[in-house]
Order: sequence, then structure tokens, then C-alpha cells
Amino acid sequence: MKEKNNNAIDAQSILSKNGISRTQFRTELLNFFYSSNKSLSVDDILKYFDNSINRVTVYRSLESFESKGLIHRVPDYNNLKRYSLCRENECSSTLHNHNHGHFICYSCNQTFCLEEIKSPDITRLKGFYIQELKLTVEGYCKDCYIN
Amino acid sequence: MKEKNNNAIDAQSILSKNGISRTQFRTELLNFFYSSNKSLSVDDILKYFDNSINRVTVYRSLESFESKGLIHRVPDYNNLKRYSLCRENECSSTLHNHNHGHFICYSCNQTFCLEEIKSPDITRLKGFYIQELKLTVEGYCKDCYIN
DNA sequence: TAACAAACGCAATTTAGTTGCGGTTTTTTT
DNA sequence: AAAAAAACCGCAACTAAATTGCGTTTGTTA
Repeated sequence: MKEKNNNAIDAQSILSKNGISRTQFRTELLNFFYSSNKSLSVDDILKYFDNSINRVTVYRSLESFESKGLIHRVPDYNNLKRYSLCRENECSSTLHNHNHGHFICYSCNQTFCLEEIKSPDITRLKGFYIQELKLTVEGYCKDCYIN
Repeated sequence: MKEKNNNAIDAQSILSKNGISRTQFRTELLNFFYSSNKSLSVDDILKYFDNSINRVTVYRSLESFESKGLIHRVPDYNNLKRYSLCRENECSSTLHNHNHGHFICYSCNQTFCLEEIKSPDITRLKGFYIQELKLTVEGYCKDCYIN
């Protein structure tokens, strides 16, 4: 387990507010999401915790966080489960609303949130009941393109 | 195996042109993509061929079609491999270019091509070398929303 | 602090996708 | 048209990701 870090956010109160038990792991996992700018895969999380936590626990925690609107699934090129923090305060247990794009790097597999890229207007789309809109850009990020 | 159907396209010549052997299965698979307006998962394909074809063969055919620019991967809600036809004649073995959206139904898992929905302009996106752009809309299609 | 609910870890299982290889079909070469 | 080369196919075994069941532990509530 990691040391408690000094984040601006209070992970424990966020968990409580959302009806999630504030165990040591879940508190630190939420802090990890807040302190990191990147999306996280299950492996990222396991590595961060030096495999001191069970894989199943990670899956269940992510599931719980997602269902409460704390994190959201982002596309992953290798079809792995990958999540990003919901930073926009627009998400809840009933609806996820992410009106921005994601960039996936073919090389490092990292997913970047493109807050500045807004999705197109799809209000004129008839015959479909829209729940979510995902704009995914794929290619090579700066670091990987150079190398 | 299915009967040869009367499509406007000549699947065999497309295969030949792209250096793919025109076996019965690959011809029919390409026809299946052309005759269907939705994206196809491996299971969709296996079902269509009544499991008369080995799933490894399906994977390898899809791989081959994709590498030659005949089909492209589209996001799938359940993280399955799912492909759509490249209809725009803009794709090759070196570059995939799809400037339209896809709609995935949560209920029936079908994916519809939204040719009329164009992706936003991302030329101003700096620091990323863009290879592909995917716009995915999720929700319920007309049929599933009614029921 | 007792009772209940949520979370955890282990083992086993399911599912999707991959790999190796021998045999077959298709394509190319002569 | 036959031989050689390349591409394709199917089987079996395998890998990796994710899920499930269940008994135990931890957190929350009254």
C-alpha cells in the first residue's frame, strides 16, 4: 500500500458521499486517479500497488466507481478495460456525459482526454435514442512519434 | 456455406486486386460485409456461416481484410473485435480514413453506419500524429427503444 | 458493540483471441 | 498443364482478460 498523499481532494468524503466503503485501497485508488493525468488500466493499477492488491478487487472497485459516476470507461486499443476520472462534474450513477474526445496512442497505448475537442452536433440524428457519444482519435502521441 | 448472392460488387475481383486468395469463404465473407449495413463481430460471422467455418479462419480473414484496407475496426460495447466495411474508397493498406460515425445499440448490440454524421475538424489538434478518427454514438436504436 | 452490509482474496472458470503446424487450396512460374 | 510457391484452412493447445462463487475480513449503522 502507498502512503497517503496530500491531494486537494478528499477521497474519503467522495467515497462516503457515493455510498462506497472507504477502505484503504479504495481511498488510495481514487487518489491515484486524481493525482494522475492519464487513464488507467487494470495493469497500471496493479503495478502502482506493487501487486499487493488482488486483481479481482481492482475489477470490482473500478466497477463500483464507474457505476457511481466517479470514473468512466475510455477506449483502449488493445480492448483492455481502461478508465478515466470524471472531472467535469457532469456524471452520475444514471448518466455519463463526456462531450470530449479521446486520443489513443498506437505505440504506448496511453489514452489522452481531448477536452478541447468537442463532439459534433447530433441532435438531427433521428431514429436513435442517444445515451453516450464517443469521439476517438488514434495515432501516435508526440513522444512516440519522435522515437 | 452460403449460396452466391447477386451483389452489385464483384467480391472476387476485389480480393484479387488486393492480393487475397479468392477462396469460397473469403468471397462470401466480403459479400456478407457488402450486403449488410452494419458492423460485424466474429460471432455475427460465425452465426451467419452456421459455424461451418473455423473461428481461427475468421480471425485471420478479418486480419487480412483489415490490413488491405477493405474493412476497419470499430469500437464495440463489449470490447469484442468488430469490423465495418470501408465504403468510401479512401482506405488502403497504409491508411484508414473514415469520416463518419457509428451508432451502437446497447440492447441488440448492432452497429449502424452514420454516413451523414461527419467527424469534427481536428486539424488544430497539435502534438498528436493522427492516423484514424472514430465517432461512436451509443444508445438504443428505434426497434429496441420501442420494446 | 452487536448486527448487517460491503469489500476482500483465493481458486476455479469462462471467454476472446493467438500460435504452431500439418495438410489443402489457390496462385504463380515455367 | 505441371511444378513450385504462396496463401489459406482446421485442429489442438495455449495465453490473457475478465468473471464467479464462497468463505473471511473490514467498514458502517443502529
